[in-house]
Amino acid sequence: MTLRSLPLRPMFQDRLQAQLVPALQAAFKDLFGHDLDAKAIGFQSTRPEFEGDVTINVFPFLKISGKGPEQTAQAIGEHVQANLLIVARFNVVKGFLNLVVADSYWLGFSQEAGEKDILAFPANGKKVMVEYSSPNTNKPLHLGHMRNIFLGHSVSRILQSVGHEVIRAQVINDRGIHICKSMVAWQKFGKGETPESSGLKGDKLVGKYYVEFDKVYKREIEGLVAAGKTKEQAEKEAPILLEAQAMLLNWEANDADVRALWAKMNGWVYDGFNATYTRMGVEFDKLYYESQTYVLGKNDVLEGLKKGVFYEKDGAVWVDNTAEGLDEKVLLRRDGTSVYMTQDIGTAIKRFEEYPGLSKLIYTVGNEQDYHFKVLFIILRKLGFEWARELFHLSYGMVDLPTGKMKSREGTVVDADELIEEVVNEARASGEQLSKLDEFSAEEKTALFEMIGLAAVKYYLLKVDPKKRMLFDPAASIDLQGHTGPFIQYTYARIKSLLRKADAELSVVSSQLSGSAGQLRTDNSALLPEERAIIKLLHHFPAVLNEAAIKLEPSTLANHAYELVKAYNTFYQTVPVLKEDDAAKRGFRLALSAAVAAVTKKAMWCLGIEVPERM
RNA sequence: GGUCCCGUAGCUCAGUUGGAUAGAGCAUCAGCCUUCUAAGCUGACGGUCCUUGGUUCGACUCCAAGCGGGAUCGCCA
Repeated sequence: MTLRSLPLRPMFQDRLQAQLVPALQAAFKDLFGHDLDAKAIGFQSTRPEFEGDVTINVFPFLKISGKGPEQTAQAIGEHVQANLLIVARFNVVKGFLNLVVADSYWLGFSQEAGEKDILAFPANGKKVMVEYSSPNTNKPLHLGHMRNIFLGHSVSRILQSVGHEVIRAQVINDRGIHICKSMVAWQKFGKGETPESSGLKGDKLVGKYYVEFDKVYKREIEGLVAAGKTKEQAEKEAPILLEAQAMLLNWEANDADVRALWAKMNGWVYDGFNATYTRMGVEFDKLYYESQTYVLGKNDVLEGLKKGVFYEKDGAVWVDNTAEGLDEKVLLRRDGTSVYMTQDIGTAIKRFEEYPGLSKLIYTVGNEQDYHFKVLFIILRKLGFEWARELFHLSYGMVDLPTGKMKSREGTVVDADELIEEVVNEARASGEQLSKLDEFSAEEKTALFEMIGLAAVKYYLLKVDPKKRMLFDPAASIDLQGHTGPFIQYTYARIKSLLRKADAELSVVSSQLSGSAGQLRTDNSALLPEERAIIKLLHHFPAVLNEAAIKLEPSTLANHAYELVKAYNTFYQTVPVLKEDDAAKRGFRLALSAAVAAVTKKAMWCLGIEVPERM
């Protein structure tokens, strides 16, 4: 799987580079008679220990200039400074040309950032489907689902932010042997228990019987082994398993009783899932039920067989991917029934039929299925579907616990509802100690702690590169300090408080905000380092959002949001805002604060995280 | 065994297309609230970027081999 087909906005040039590139090209033309390719210029931000904002490394250009690094950098620097007003001065260190961008440029940008949404991208008319969550209906959602759900949800919002129309899709694996196991166990041992009678959430109740099934199954295996069967035989012949298998056959034969039980228990599960989704703040536009799609694909495979894309062996239909470095794979069993792959072929085709303009389909699925999707995409390409190149497996790493891998059989899974409850309680525990929340009503507090707790878990799961396997440390995940979601929320609330106070005390903020940057623009030493740092991070944000959209990496955005609020906190703690006497400076700092708040809110929205007005 | 992914501070993670003295958070230690929200800020401590070769002006980054960890390779889903 490559990102080859992913770039949705291939090159992102920020507004500063848009001015620097032509100036540099002109310099190369004038100085060395060379037409410089824009892509050859490597911009980097200047390291803090040197003066400057943008650094250009001239080593790659020595052949063009025919001079040493210092002379080359010096010559380019002089030319650019002379011809581009926004370059105030420059310095050369070894082969590095450090350009100092004039305050006037930063002030101009700040003004823009205060007045409009710098993260707004125009709609591009492209339609993208993002599939995520995809639970089985036999047990509750757990930590593994949480990484999936938050990742998929965030990616869908990021794509939406850069101008796509996004369809959020959930596949619900509502049929199969797993749900039959829960059904059999409930029938045998449930005594008519319901969510109402037990007080259990529907998904928890059904999950309870799935566990119950497994217990009985294991006991039966032990009994059979004691009676002289081999383990393998016992695993196949345990009566309760045979019952579940029989039930699956009855389900497929449309047996009315089985279907009714199935509908009832799935209904409980959906109520449970929906409660969890609502609390998580995630949503879906389109639901695909496996019970309705599992028959798909068979005809497509048969057609492929006719076309010679597939072949027959031992009565089964195969695909040969050895040329692609993969293996051969069965698509239809000897008895003519489908495998999982067949179904995925069919549903992909169906989705592109349903959404004719669909330009991309993203599957948010764990990396243990890397091979499966590789094969799926190759097959669809072989079947001749143009859109097959627009399929993407958003593959993410497993979530490990400090105790090792999560295993449902060993009861080491972290339940989603319980985890959320825990982290919300933690937010409450630390929040209640702060006197500043005294004026909050009970309802306001509850809403706030909910918001903070969810931010903690979501941010914890999203700040790590999705491709990488990550460790879930329960203690760290409920942390509200440092590199966390609540820290970002706190900074936002801090700014909002400042702005409220400004409004009340000055009552002229809005008129001061716009124009104040303009007033400062004539003074070239107006900007403090703390202000400059914030402005540069704001300036970089659209490129970061774009990158997050191209790479489908919320972590990029999460980390940049953290850097921004960190820089803001430093500013806040060292530079007076309301206490500044100079009205222009005060207005400028307020506008800058407002811009940080707006960008932070948008970035957090892209992560699926809400921010409070006070905390 | 084949294929794929990963290895950066005590722990968890960043690190742009190869660039200057590799950065954060947590933990530990030391400071900062009669002053705009201390869920904050400042500083200290902390590194064989798994190892060895190679490519080059330059490698945490690219290539090869090795070591360590994981995933996957079913007429399962």
